[in-house]
Amino acid sequence: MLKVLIDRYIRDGHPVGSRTLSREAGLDLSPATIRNVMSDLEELGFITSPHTSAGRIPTVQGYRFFVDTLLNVKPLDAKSVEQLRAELGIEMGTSDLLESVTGLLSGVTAMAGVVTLPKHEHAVFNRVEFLPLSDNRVLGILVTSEGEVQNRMIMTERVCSPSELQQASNYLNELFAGKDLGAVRNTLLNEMQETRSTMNRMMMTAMQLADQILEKNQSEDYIMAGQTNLMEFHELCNIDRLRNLFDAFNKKQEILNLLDQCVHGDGIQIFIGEESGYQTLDECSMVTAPYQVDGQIVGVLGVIGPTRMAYERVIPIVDATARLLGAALNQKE
Amino acid sequence: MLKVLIDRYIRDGHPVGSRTLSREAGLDLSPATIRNVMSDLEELGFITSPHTSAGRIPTVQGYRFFVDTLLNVKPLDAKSVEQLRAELGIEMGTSDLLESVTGLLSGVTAMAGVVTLPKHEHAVFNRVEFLPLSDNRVLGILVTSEGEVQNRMIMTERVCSPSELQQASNYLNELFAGKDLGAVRNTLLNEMQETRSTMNRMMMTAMQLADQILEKNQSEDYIMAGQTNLMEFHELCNIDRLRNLFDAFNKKQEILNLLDQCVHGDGIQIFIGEESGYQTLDECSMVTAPYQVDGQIVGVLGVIGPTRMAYERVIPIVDATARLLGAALNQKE
DNA sequence: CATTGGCACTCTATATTTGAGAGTGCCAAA
DNA sequence: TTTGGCACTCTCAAATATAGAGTGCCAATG
Repeated sequence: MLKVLIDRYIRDGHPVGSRTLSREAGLDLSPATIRNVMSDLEELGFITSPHTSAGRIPTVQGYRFFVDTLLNVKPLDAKSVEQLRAELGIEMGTSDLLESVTGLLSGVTAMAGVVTLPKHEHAVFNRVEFLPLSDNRVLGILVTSEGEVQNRMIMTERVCSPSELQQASNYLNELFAGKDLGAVRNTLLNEMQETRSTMNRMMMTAMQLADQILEKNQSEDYIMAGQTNLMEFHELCNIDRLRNLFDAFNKKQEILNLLDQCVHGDGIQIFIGEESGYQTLDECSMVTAPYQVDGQIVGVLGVIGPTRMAYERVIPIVDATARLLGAALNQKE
Repeated sequence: MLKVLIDRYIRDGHPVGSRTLSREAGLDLSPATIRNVMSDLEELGFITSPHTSAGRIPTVQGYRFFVDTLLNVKPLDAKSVEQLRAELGIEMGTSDLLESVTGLLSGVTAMAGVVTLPKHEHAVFNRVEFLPLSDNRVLGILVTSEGEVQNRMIMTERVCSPSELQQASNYLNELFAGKDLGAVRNTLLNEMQETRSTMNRMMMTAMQLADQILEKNQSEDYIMAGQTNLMEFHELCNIDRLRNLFDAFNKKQEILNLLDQCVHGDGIQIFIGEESGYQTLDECSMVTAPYQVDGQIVGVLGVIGPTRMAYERVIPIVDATARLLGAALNQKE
């Protein structure tokens, strides 16, 4: 009964009344009966009426009960999965892949898609290189054993000869090969305080580079697409609300916090309306799934839309997409 | 007279009538006189009335005449420039700097700020490096003499020894040092067709890397901030219009075309309303200024807002910001 | 006892009316 | 050329009606 009501409301967004429901519902019941049941449901807090003489709409608790127990989510059928896979494309860099994933999510669901950058936990020093560019400009490049590259320009006060630079990088490479970047940083820090060696400048840079990689790994970020889709939903079509929402998307902090919670809880995670705890998302729901590389969860992706979203359809899509992304990233390894 | 009218309209966005104007204007004229003048101005196409009994509002031609001849734009006073400079921050990477600039533009003007990525015209090969990561994974790194770095993972079908890799990079470095990247690419292409050398794989990668850098230089892109500011202007507060606008911002193509036109024309460039030629921007104006590094124009920055924007204030800000950005980028050189 | 039809009541959304206010255009006078 | 006067038009906002949807409750029914 609640299911039929919510289904109906999700379909066209109007409060649904007893008459409609009696026609709609598979059960053959008169409007009067339905009125009784609805009044019960209202007492239980699952539905509410916006005003005395409109139909009822689901409350957050209603949706919650709906997705938790009323919904039977079937995994996406093989054909649809294949279609998704095809749309993802195969041969592309990681960042292009992520762009593609958000685009896909937003396109397929007609809502906003979001995906966090995958985080690499164990950054290990592979080597550092100093390349002379012009007289007193040196380019420092640091590579992790995972193939991540970070570079930075260094201005030297005196001209360094290529052999000098070579020497510096050899020294550092020998010293740190295979070590954890955090450790590298600490060692450099110590050494710099003890010896005021001629390599100070180089070492300083190496440390900065290490810092940058470490920071880049820690600092989470996400990619989003299809925000404008949200303008279509008339329950969100309030300039102020939209403005707050889009501001939140730009600031990223709140969304990141939420996504972070989704990494820790496992499997599909759903925030409905005010459950998120952020007022800007009061009228929105978020369906997320973590994605894995090497069996390790490295990020989350999901969909943001109005609370009135087609959960039954969205959940399998998000789930499948997370798997596909994981698979695609694994192939890259 | 037109100036006073436009000034007034810019200030509070309501159509302005003869009575208001007679009070406002420095000239001491009765409403009736003003009515005559206004009717002249209307015939000239500078103003129009939304309906018979509202005041007049400027047309695009009106704004155009206004900014072209009525406006006397004073360069920003030293104190304000200093303030801008301070807010820009000094020590940061190029991309952070650009973020900062858009943020600044949008913050100061309360509209949307935009800046194109600077393009480096002459990418010159500095060196390429192949680093073994694990058995059959090799990281290829290509550096231009401007210090731009591009990297890519290569899967080799057989394990390459470090010395082999060293040899490959030495060969390429010797061959191409100081050459133009386009030339590098062509040479590689030829050589690969002629000799099926053992280095095929490496050379292929080197070429791909060169391609990537070339492509990255060609493909223009921009950074934007403060889009949500535009929601405040009630002349744009129409969901459909906003949606189109934001979609255009995301697609980037149209905006890029416009910005591109601004690079070619020199100095401050202004598109008012439909002048842009894109319907989505019909109600918007864009004020842009190119910025230079080494006396060469490498990009554009600007502000997008409603046609009713405070040109007199915005123009000097955009101008000054372009100079500041240029200066900041020069310092990095 | 669950279900049903009936009925009065409430509330919203929509259309219609109305009046005030702002602004115009035009004309005749200064 | 400038001005005051005056009739006219049009919008905006408030006030008023009206239809429709939906409810709650009650008494009747199987």
